[in-house]
Amino acid sequence: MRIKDIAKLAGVSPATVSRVMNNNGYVKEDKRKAVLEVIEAVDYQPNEIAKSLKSQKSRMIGVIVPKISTETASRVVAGVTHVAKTAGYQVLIANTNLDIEEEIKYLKFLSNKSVDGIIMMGTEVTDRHLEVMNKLTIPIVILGQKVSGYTSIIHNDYDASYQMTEYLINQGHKAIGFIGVDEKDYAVGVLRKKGYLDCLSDYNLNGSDGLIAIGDFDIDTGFKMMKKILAKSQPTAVFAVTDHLAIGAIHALLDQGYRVPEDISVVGIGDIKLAEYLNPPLTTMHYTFKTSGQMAAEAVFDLIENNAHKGEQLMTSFQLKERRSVKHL
Amino acid sequence: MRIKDIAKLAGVSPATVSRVMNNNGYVKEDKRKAVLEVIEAVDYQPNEIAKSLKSQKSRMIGVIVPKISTETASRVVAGVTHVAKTAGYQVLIANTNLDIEEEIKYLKFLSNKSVDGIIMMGTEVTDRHLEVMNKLTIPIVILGQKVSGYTSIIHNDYDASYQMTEYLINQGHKAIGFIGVDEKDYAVGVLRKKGYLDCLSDYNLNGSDGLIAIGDFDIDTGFKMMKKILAKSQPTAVFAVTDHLAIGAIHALLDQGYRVPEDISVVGIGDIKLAEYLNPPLTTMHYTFKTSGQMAAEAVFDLIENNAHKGEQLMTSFQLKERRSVKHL
DNA sequence: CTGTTAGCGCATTCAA
DNA sequence: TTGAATGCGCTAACAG
Repeated sequence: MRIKDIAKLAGVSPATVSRVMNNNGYVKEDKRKAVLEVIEAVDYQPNEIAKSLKSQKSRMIGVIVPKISTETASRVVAGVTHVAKTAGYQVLIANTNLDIEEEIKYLKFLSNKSVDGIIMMGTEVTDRHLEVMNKLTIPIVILGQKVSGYTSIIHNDYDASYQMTEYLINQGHKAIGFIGVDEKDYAVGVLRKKGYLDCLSDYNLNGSDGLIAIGDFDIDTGFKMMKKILAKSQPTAVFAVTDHLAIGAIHALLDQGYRVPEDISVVGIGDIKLAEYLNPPLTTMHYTFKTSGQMAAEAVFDLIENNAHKGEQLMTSFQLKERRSVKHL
Repeated sequence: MRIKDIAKLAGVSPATVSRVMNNNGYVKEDKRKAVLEVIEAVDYQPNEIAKSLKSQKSRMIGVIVPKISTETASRVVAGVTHVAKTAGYQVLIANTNLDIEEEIKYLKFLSNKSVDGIIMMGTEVTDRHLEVMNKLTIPIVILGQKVSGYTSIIHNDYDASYQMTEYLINQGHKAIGFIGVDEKDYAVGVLRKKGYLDCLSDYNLNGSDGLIAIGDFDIDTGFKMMKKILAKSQPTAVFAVTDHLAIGAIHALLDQGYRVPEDISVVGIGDIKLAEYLNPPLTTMHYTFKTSGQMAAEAVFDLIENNAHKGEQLMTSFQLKERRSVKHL
């Protein structure tokens, strides 16, 4: 059913149908009514693709995520779809499974006007990314990493990490272990580590090598890194940079016969949904991933529709969730 | 950069450029080379929207999910995006937040050729849904519910539930509580309950009213329903129809001073990622949500590209994960 | 106020 | 083997 058919049925021209559908231009009341009736009767739905070709806008945005099945990513996407809906946009998901080539491929592919804007949830942003991003003609916002020159939504990783470390110190801990990730992920790998190190140093504490272990993002890494730390040192608390890592660490501890938090305390960052249902309930920093997604979406729409200033850096808040995985010494 | 520009740069006609891009028709080798060089040089990306308008195919599929931030949904979407990628399709996400009107709206909206096929992750499939689905001209596959006449990917909820109940009975349990959900969700609300009831009956056991509680899908419901059951009866085991419900139940039990599984055993269905890291590690039925998503995607593509027979019912497997939340009596 | 025309970028006739 | 012309469905410009 095309606009032409509706026009014929209503006894008007296609242009008139278009005018009533889009509520612009003058249309006499009786014709408008006639058109509306036909539209109603046949449940006419305009062809969005044709509209896109004409208007050079697709009313779609692309979201590039490293791994959709992750709680973080799905919360972000929930936030994005939420504001996209009220703005009348559709969202296209590109799941890259952390493959940089895939990310770049999608960056290019999505750009040929097949979407009006892009939100990229970044882990690592390389020069290759930048090169492609610089050629993009559509707005892009980066979520999770700070990229100068591009609008970014970032989590306050440094402060969150610093404050978490400080919290542990305030609870009387001095030997604080650290489980981190590779520095290729600047936000998580570098910033969270720096927050920890700086805080330690500010309190004249020592982050010796034996207390620090670096690995991947998964629970199993948390498990292994915890054992590695235990082999070299005797922390009273361990700060894992993600909740999953913390869960792995707790299990390693339990496995070695330690009690948490009685013998060793453990904290994470992120506040996954189940954090409070863990045993012990995990003390962690609550991150507002859904809100980040919303902010990112609002930022792209602002860029798309209002030609907003590109390059703004928005920072989301975090909040300490004190639960029961830390012992006050 | 349009096809016309490339043509000009390469000194050929747009038609020739189109021929080399799509590898069809005859093109003399030197011209082909010239075109390829220009394409390479300017990194030409064809306009997908124009292609779609021309071909009447968008190479996109829509996925309607009740709530993307849910582990189940995000695993399904991971499966869908995975096979979509290899098939060269993009996926459009429509997040309905369990709003039936939204589902219907998207069913209509996505259909106007803006996608080539739809995967709907269903909770409740009403007559209104059916009415709209019947008018659809593009293929649709339902995931999670059985809808006759439509290709559906279903989980074997009845058998999973029956076997879980039987497992509990084999462990010596006779008073088995049940935490379920509303029957509007046929698969989870009706089938899983029926599996439980039928099994009980086959073993001449009694699913008295005091042992059964029905509520929503969230953890808190599990908590409340568990307390409700405890107020009326004294089960030795409780079967919750989802892992989240089971987690809530465990917490209610702990809260009342019971030990799990020493005093009361608890099982769930789904096998969320953290199930094995819970305390106690949760015995549950492993469901293959990512595989379901893959199957659904394969099914739509089959419908789209090979005009496959519509109405097939595919059932996914499940597997008991015996962990430590059940005591052998 | 309304209809006719043209063109968005592409692939596909049809001629040459 | 190639190019010119056409049309996918829509909306904007222009004419009336």
